[in-house]
Amino acid sequence: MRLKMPELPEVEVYRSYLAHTVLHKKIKSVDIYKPEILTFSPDKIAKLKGKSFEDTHRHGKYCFLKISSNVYLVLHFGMTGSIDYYRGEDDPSYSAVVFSFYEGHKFSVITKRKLGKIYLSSDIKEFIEQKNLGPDAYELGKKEFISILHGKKGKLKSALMDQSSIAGIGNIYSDEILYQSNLRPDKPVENLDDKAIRRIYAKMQSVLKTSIKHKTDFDKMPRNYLLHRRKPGSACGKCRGSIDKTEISGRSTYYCPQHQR
DNA sequence: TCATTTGTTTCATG
DNA sequence: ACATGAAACAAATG
Repeated sequence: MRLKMPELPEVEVYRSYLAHTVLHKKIKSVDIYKPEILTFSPDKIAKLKGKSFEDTHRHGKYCFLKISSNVYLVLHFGMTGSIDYYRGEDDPSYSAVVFSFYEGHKFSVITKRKLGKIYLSSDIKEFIEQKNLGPDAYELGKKEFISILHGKKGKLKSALMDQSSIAGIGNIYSDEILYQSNLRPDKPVENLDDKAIRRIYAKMQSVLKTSIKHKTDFDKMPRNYLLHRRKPGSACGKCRGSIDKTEISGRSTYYCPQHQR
C-alpha cells in the first residue's frame, strides 16, 4: 500500500491498515535492510522476535505500534515512506525492515528515499513531548484550536504546518484547508478574527475527514478540491479565478487570489 | 542536466 | 528565553 506524501490522513490510513493486518501475530524473524533509518541499535529490534504487535495509535504524522505496555515501535514516513502486508517470497523494493510472522504473512516498512525513521519508545506521551509535537489536528477541539492560533504570529499557512503547535498538517492539506476556508495562505495570523478561525477549524476537520474516508485517494475526493488543480494557471474550482503559485515556509503553495482573502 | 519535490532538523535572526 | 524563518538534507523523477 503506497500513498502520496504522508500527512495526517495518509498516516491514519496506514494505521488503520496495520490495525486490520499485523495485530496479535507472533513475530518469527526481522530482516533489516536499511539500518540507517533505525534510531536505535539494530539488535534491539531482533529482541522483538517471539512478541507481537498489540495495538495501534497515531499522533500527527507518527504511527505507534504497541508491543507491550512500555514498548512501542514508532514509524515516521518522511516524504516517501509506506508499508505493505503480504504473503510470498519477494520483499517490496526499498524495504527497510521486514517483519515475518509465524502465520506466514510479512510486514514491510518501505522507505523509497530513506527519509523515514523508526523509533523505539517506552511511552507515547513522552515521545510526543520529546518531539515537541502539539495536539493532533484531528483530535483537537475547537476551543483549543482558537487559543493556539491566538498565540501565533506570521503567515497563516506556516502556523497550520507548525508541528509544535498542531501535529499532522503538511503542505498539501494546509493549502486545501485554506482554499476551502477562503483565506489567503500568507495572511498574518494576528489579523484573523474568531469567526475566520472557527471557519478554518471546521474546514480542517472536514478536509481531514473527507480524505480519510476516501483512503486519501485524490480521484475520489470532491471536484472542488484544490488538490486536483495544483498547477499555476489552473481554473479555480470555486470561483472564476485562476490558481497562483507562491512560496511559503520554503514550500510551493497554491491558492486562488480571487476568493482567498 | 538540473530544478523540483516534502518533513524534519539545525542554525540564524529578531 | 522564545519564536519565527530560512537553509540543509535525502534521492528520485521528468
